[in-house]
Amino acid sequence: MKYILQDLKVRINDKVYIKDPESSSLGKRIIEHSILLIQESGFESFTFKKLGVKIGSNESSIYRYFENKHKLLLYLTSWYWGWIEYQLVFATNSIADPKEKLKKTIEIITQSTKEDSSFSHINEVLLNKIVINEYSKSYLTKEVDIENKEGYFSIYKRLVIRIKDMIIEVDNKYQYPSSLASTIIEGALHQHFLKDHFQSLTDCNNKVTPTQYFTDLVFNLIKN
Amino acid sequence: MKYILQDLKVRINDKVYIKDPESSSLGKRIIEHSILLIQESGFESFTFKKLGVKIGSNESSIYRYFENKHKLLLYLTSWYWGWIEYQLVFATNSIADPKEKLKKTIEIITQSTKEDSSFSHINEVLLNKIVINEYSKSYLTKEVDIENKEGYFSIYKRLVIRIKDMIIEVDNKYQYPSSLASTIIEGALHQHFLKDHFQSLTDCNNKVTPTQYFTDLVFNLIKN
DNA sequence: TATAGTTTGATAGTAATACTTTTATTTTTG
DNA sequence: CAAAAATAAAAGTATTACTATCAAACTATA
Repeated sequence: MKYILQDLKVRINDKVYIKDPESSSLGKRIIEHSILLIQESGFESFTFKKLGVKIGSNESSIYRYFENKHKLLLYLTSWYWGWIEYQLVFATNSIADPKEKLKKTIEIITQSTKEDSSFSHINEVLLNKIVINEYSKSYLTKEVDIENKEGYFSIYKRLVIRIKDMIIEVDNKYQYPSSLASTIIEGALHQHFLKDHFQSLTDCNNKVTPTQYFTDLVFNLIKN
Repeated sequence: MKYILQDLKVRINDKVYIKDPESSSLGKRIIEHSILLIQESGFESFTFKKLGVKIGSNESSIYRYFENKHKLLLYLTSWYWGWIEYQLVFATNSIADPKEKLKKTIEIITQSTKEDSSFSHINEVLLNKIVINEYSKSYLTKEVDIENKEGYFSIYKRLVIRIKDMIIEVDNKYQYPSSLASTIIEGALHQHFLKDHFQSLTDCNNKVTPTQYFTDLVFNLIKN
């Protein structure tokens, strides 16, 4: 995986950026350090001014890449879901059995990222944490319908639909495949968050993983 | 329900406010119109200045009730969960059968609020929408652990634990009662959101409700 | 290698946000 | 009715979230 993905570029809707950050070294530094800074101090207190100081660059230069920090968050999270999608397709396209395929998919979707792997300037471990803590904020906005129309969430949506299709492959009688697919993705992020901050509200801990919880859940629902 | 709850006061952790908004008419107007304003333009663009204009009062007066808008959101959402808890306890404590009790509970937790009922200055229908759109933002912060220790989320936590206990009552062999309980609450808000903004990611619509989805889910998981 | 084009940096500026402080006025209550 | 408490008005500060301008550096190609 490490090597296969090395030269792949996650394709992101070009409306989320003004200038493609992959196209220059400044752009890459913006991405690299925005991940570090958002993870460190949270999205609310993250500003382009602070990022500029951190990368020894000017605020105004960052504004040439992204309109605002919300768009940058959309970029980062789209990249994350695109990266997850690659992993998923790679790991499952050789699996013929629909059950096994779905099982592997749940594993990839719900596990926490353990190692920083393929892309030099992107720390996937930290990005995974950012997605857990901040992803909801990217769509819980008044602009969600406009931005959805612009295609800002298309990678995420494609991922949910992939899972839905796999659920149907296993059990085409199950009545709520879309809702179940979206529950797995959103719910996994939520269980990871609870594990870190509200231990009394989850059974997940360092022994039990969200993967086990959701695997059990899904295969008990669609075993028929 | 309308009349029974009329004189009940939802008890909220007194650290979220500086002065109890229930204690004065200005306080009540703050609550009433903050709900209208947040629902209207979203939490991000909501400010105490705008609220002051709307209620014909001064920004500085509002600051005497709440430290900042985050605390106000904590107040509103705590109130909402407290109100849901009352409904739940009222509606279920006469039910002896654990399955029926859980079923009723899922109904109350997952349904969308249809009518503005008991409290004169609080519009529960709009508050329900605010919770769907903004609740996550109240805990997805860098301060979550401190605020959790201060007890800002205790009503919500108590609610999740109530549901967990009911799940155990029905099936004490099920391995993930806490995770399932938290999935129901969070997942229901999420399905309502998807229904309004990402129809392709959910099976819920004007015919199928999140209540049906989660009732099916829960009772297929814990039917043993 | 000269030069035009592009990118970045530095500086300054604006409007809004998120408050705090002070003082005056109004309302409540004992 | 007086004292205390609550509210309003106004002004002030620091930060945010940008935009605009211009100069410097770097790069691409003729």
